[in-house]
Amino acid sequence: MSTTTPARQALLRERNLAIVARTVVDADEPLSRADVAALTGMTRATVSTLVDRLLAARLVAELPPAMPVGRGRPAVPLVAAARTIVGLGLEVNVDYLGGRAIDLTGSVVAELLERDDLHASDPTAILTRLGRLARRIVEQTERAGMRVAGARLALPGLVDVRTSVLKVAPNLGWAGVELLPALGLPQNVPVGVANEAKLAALAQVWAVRGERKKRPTFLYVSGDVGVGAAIVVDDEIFHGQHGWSGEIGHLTIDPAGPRCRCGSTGCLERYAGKEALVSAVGLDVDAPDELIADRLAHADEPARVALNSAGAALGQAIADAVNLLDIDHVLLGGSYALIADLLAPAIEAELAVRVLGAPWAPVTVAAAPVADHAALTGGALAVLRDVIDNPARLIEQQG
Amino acid sequence: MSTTTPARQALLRERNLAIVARTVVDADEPLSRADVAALTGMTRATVSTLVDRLLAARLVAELPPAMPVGRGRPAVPLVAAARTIVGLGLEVNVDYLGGRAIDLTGSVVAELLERDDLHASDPTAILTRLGRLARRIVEQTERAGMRVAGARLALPGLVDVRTSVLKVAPNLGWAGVELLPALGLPQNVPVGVANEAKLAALAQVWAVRGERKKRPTFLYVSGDVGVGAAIVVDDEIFHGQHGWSGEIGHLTIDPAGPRCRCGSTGCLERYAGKEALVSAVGLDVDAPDELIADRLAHADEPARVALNSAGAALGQAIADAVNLLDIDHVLLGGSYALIADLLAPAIEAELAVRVLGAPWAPVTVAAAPVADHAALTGGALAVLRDVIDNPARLIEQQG
DNA sequence: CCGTTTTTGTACTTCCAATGAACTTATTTC
DNA sequence: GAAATAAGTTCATTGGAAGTACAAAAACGG
Repeated sequence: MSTTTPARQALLRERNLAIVARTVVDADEPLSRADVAALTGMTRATVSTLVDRLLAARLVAELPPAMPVGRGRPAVPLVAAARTIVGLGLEVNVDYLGGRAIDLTGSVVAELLERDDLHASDPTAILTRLGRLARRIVEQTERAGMRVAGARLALPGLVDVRTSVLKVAPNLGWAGVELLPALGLPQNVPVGVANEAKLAALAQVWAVRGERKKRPTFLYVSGDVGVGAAIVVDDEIFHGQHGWSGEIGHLTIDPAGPRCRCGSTGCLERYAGKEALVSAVGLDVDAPDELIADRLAHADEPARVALNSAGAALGQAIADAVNLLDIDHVLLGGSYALIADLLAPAIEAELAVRVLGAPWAPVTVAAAPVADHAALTGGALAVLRDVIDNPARLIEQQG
Repeated sequence: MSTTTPARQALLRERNLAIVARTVVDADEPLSRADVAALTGMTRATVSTLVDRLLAARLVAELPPAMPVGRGRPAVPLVAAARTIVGLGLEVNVDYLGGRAIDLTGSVVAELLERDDLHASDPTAILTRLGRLARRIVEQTERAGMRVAGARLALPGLVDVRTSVLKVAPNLGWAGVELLPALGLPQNVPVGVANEAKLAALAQVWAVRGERKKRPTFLYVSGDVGVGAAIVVDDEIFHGQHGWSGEIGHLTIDPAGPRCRCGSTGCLERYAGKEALVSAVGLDVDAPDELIADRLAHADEPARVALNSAGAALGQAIADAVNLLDIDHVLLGGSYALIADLLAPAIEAELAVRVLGAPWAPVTVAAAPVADHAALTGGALAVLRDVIDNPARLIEQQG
C-alpha cells in the first residue's frame, strides 16, 4: 500500500521552482526570464515570481545587463549564483582524507587534502580528524558569506546509506563503524554517506551532462586496490536496497579461480585489481597511478599479459553487468582512467562476444572525464543537486 | 537539459485521482470515502469529488451498503469495478500462443490458449493468428459491456520496447520482426510489447503485493529453454536502455565452458537451461514441467549431479546479480517454480559465499507464486496499472 | 419512542498558484 | 523623434484543494 502524499497547491510551486532552478543552473549560458519561460513552457509571469524567490534564496543571481543585442528591452541575464550556497564532499580512502566545497557554478571554493597511509587505521581517530578538517572548511566558507547546504562522506566499502553505518571497508581495515557521531559536524550541515564509486560517478554525470543533451546513463567502473562500480540511470545513482549495489569487484570470473579476501573465489578483483596490475610491472600497490600507467604503457611481455588478463576479466564482468542492466555506455575511472586506452581493446573484445544485445547496440568504453578525487567532487555535487531539486526546503530553512 | 513539463493545476487533479484510484484498487477490503481520506491525507470533500469521477469512468464501483456496524451514518463501500475495464495480455512462446483478459479486481474474464510447437515458426503467420485470437477476446469482452484499455505482448527474446521490434528470439527462430502490424488490433486497443520474463515478473508483483506492505523489490529468474530474469525495484520493472535487461541466461559461468547458441562461451543457459536438466533424467525438452520436476525430485545419481551443477551455476549468476544490484530477494519462476525447493540449497550455498553483503542482509530464494502463464497475467496487469496510474487519460478517451 | 451522539458524505466559501491579457520599460530601427 | 520590438510586471480570472458548516443515517440511552 503506497502511502503517497496527496498533491496540494504547494507541490505545484515547489515543482515549478525546482524546474526553474534546474533550467537556470544547468544552462550553458545565461538565460533571461523570457528564455526560461520559453524553455519550460511556463508563462513569463510565473517565471518572474519564481525567479524572485530564487534570487532571495541566493540560488540564482542576476548579471549586469550585457551589451544588448537586437532590439527590444534588453534581457537581464540569470545564472547560477557563485559563492553563495555550497556543497561539501568528504572522503576517507586508503591514501588520503579530505574535503572539497563546491558552489552552484561548479567551482571549488575550498579544499583540504591530507595524504596519509590509512590502511588498518583507527576509525574513530580518523573520523575525528576528518571532522576537524570539515569544520575548518565550513568555518572558512561561512566567513566568506556562503552557506554549506550539506555534506556527503565517501568511503571505499559497504555503506548502509539509511543508517550511516559502514559495514566493512576491507582496504581500510574498518568494520561496523557508526560514521556520523565521530565526525561531529554542526547541526545545520546534514551529512549523508555513500560508497566512494557512487559519488565519483556523480562527478562524471556533471562532466558529461553538457556533452550530450540527454540525462546520462552509464556504468562507472572504478579501479583501485578493489574494483567498484556505480550504476547511473537517467542521471541518478541506483543504490539498491541498502546502498551497496555496484560491487562488480566480486563478480565471479572463474569459480575455480584464486581465493579472494572476501571469502569467495575467482573474484574480478583478483584479476583486475591494482595488486594484479602492479605486480606484473614490479611495483608496489602504493606506487602513484601515473608511474603504474607509464610502466604498463611501455609494456614488456609480462605487463602485456597482465593487461590482457585484466582486460579480459573486466570485459567478462562488464558483459555480465550489461547483459543484466542493458546499459550501453561504460566509463573507466579511478586508477583505470589513466590506462583506459590500454584496457579498452581487451574489454571491447569480450563485450562484442558476450553481450547479447551487442549486434544492435554496441557498448562503448571510455575513460572517465573526472579523475582527480572524483568522489569529493561528486559528494559536493550530490548535495547541490538535492538543493536544486528542492529549493523550497532550503528556503524555509533560511526563513 | 531536462525539458520537464511545468506543473499546472490539472497535474494536481490527475495525481490525486491516481492516488485515490490506487488506494481503492489496492485495498484488501472495501473502503469508504472517509477511509480513503484518512489513508491518503486528503479531505473527505476532495475524495468525494475524485471518487465521483472514478465512478463515472467505471474504474471504481459502489457496493450496496453492508450491514452497518457501529454507529454513525453507514459507509458506502468502494471497490475496484468488476468487468468494466480490462487489460489484455498476449504471448507467443515456444509451446503455445494465447491471450488473457483481466479486470480491475484481478479476475480473468476471458482467455484463449492454443498449444502448438512454434519452434522455427513463421513470424507473420503466427502473429496474424495471435491477432485473430486477440480480436476474438476483444469482441467477446466488448459485447459484455467491458472496455479493453490496452494490450501487452510477451515474447521470449530481445524486444525493443520503444520501436516494438523483436530483435531476436532464438528459441522461436525469429529475428528482426515488426510486431504490431501483423497483429492488426483495432485502433482503440494500444499494444505494447515486452520480454516474457519481465511481464511474468509483474504478475509476481501483484501476487506478493498483499503479503508484505511495502512495494516489492526482487529479482525474478525464469527458467525455460533459455533463462531470463527481470529486475523489479519498488514495484517497477527495470527495463534498461532498450528493454533487454535481465539476460541472466548469458552471464558467463566459466569462460572456458561450452559454446552457447549466442556465440559466447560458458553461459548460464548451458548449465541451468531446460536442456541441461532434462538430458540428465532422460527426457526431451518438450516434456511437461510436472514430469521433469517429478523425475528430478526422485533423483538418482545423474539427476542429482545435474541439479547441483544447475543450482551452483544459478547461484553464481544470481550472486553476480545481487552484488551488482543489491537486491536481497529472489523468486524462481517458469520451469524453476516446480523445482525451486530442489535448486534452492545449491543456490543459497553459492550466495552465502559469493554475495559481499550476505553477512548483513541474507538473500532469500523462493518459488514464484504465479506459475500458470504468468506473462499473460502480467501483461494484462501492466495495462491495468497504467490505467490506475493515470485515470485521467482513460477518462478523456471515454469523453 | 424520541432525543443525543457519532460518523459519513455533501455544499459552499476561502485560499493559492498558474494563466492570460494588458501594461510598463528599455532598447533598435527608420 | 516615432514606430517597432522584446522583456519584465501587474492584475483579474481560473481551477483545484482545504476548511467549515451542514444534512443524512445509523446506534445508544433514557
